[in-house]
Amino acid sequence: MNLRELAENLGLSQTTVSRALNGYPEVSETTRRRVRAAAERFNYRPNLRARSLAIGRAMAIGHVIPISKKHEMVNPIFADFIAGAGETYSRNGFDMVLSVVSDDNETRAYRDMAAKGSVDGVIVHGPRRNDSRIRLLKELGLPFVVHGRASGETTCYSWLDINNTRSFDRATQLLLDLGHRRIALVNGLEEMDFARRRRKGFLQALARAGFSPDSDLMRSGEMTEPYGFRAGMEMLTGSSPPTGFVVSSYISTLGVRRAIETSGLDLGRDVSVVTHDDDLSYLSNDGDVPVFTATRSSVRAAGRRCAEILLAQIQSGDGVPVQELWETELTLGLSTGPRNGAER
Amino acid sequence: MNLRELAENLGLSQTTVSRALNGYPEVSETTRRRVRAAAERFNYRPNLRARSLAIGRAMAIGHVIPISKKHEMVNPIFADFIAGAGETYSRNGFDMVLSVVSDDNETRAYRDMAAKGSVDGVIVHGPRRNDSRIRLLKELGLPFVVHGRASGETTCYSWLDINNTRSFDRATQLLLDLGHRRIALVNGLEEMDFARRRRKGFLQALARAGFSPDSDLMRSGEMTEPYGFRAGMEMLTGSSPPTGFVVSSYISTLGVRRAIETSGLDLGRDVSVVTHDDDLSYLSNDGDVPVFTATRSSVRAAGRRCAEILLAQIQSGDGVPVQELWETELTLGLSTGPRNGAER
DNA sequence: GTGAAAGCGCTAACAA
DNA sequence: TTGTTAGCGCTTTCAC
Repeated sequence: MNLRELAENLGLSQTTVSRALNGYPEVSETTRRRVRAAAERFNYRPNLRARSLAIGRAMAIGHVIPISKKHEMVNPIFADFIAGAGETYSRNGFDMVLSVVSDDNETRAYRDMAAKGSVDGVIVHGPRRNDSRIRLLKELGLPFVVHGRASGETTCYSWLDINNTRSFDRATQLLLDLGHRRIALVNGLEEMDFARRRRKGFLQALARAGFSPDSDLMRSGEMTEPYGFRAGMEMLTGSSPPTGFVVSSYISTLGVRRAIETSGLDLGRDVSVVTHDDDLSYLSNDGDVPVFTATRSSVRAAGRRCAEILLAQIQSGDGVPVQELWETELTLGLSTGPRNGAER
Repeated sequence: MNLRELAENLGLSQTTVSRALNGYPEVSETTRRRVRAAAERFNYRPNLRARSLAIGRAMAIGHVIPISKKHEMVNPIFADFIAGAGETYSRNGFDMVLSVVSDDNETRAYRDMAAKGSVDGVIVHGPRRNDSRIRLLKELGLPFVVHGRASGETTCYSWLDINNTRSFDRATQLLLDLGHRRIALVNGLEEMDFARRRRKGFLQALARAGFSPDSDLMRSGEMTEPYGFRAGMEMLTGSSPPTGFVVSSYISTLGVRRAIETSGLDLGRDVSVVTHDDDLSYLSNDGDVPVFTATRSSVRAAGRRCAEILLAQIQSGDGVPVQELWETELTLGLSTGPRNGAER
């Protein structure tokens, strides 16, 4: 069933039917009702491609997921972010098109999207410190919102980020307050912008407390369980084992916890672990993390909000960037209870 | 740059340019070369929406991801599957459109896709035993391929599945061969088709060995780490603790492992764990799982293959279903070494 | 081997 | 308030 058929069926012109369905004011209420009823009855849906060709907008947003050889993991965060963004899109009649590309031709993916006109804008995921994508998208004139930030990029653009620095500062401070003196950082890959900020927060809390950082107690890598385990084991069996861990992802947290248990240490008595809530939230919705639902939905909320920002930008046409820094609640880590003295 | 502009620039008609670019034979080689060069130079890409409107195909495939309230987790498998499918799509000039919907209006999502004409076909994820989606899609006439199967559905349709029954039979047999007598199953949600098949394989191996199943040693639930932990703890502290575990997902395997360690048991000496390779593969690419790359890529390969099947179906127009059952290698679990005797 | 013209299904300027 | 008409950018008959 297309518009022409529907219009013929009603004895109206396509225009009127179109206007009635799209909520234009100049249609009489009786007509509108008739049209709506018929559309419903015939299960009519406007052909999106035709519509977007006519209005010059794709009614779709692109998400480019780079997959590199050495960095194969797809961040689990991504799934929830997508879920949130998807809600916003479908509420606004937009489609989400996903483009999974190996990162060596990510540039081409953006160029293609822009040239093919298959999307009206894109969300940029996992920004690096210096991220060439931002300049590229500006050059292409394709509206975009970055989930996270690229510190190295000085120009102005829309982003939504959580306050990584502050939350890791607070996480570290929490351990310091509990009397910990040797605190380890198990971080993500350093080239990622968020990892750098988290490290900064970690270091600034240490500095404030008058401690100098120990490079033996700082690791960065791809956030897997075995990475957390390995990092944990290396540090716990090293010359000056930490009593507290600040960990950057839920999945490496699992590894760190295993390292602690394997070392015969007691989590919560001998060693404490704090992790980022947005990551921790993935652990479960039962038992481990009382605030699971709230934190879990925060990633989804970020997806929703990024999508909103982007759609608003597209619809208004103005290029005024929106930048939002979200504070996160520091929820408990696996254990934050006081440990037995400052040294072990 | 659109077709008209490009044609004007070349002093040719749109028709000729279009034909040259799309490889029609009636264009002279010289013209074709000229056109190709110009297209390259101007970075011309045909507008996908216009093209698909003209040819009557959307040049896009839909993936509907249902998210329910109680079942919030997005399967990590999904990300890799998507990555594989994405490769195939982009090679063939197709887009991937993702639709994340709460499962109570999943039906509507499919109906919309069909009516809006935004996709030429869909991939169905996570089939339940009786999955209404299959009948719906047939009714809508929208081509589809199911990743997995719906045992309750008797009609014929395309699917690609791994041999869940056989692989869990083998996993169980492996433990039996090692002398285990009390073997536990930590399975996914029973309503999922794969979980039922895995249980079947587990039970059939036990039966073959002359053991009757112990319902205390069988759990099913959403596959999280805490679920694995809880299930593991309950069984290990129960009246007749298992010496071997067959686990359905990598993430709950982590929980089971933690339960074992927490119980003061030695993994590989006191207790053995076998898990499914397609899941295990997510653990890491270093250390834990020597065959990581091969198994990891098998999910991706499944995505690629599902996409191929669907595209072939769409392009040929025939409705001949393709059904593929993939055998999987049973790679090591966390430990499969012989344990000390049959009973503990 | 090339081009003119119609049409895919919709929206939007202009008329009535 | 409704209808007529042109056109979005492409493909595809049909004619040359």
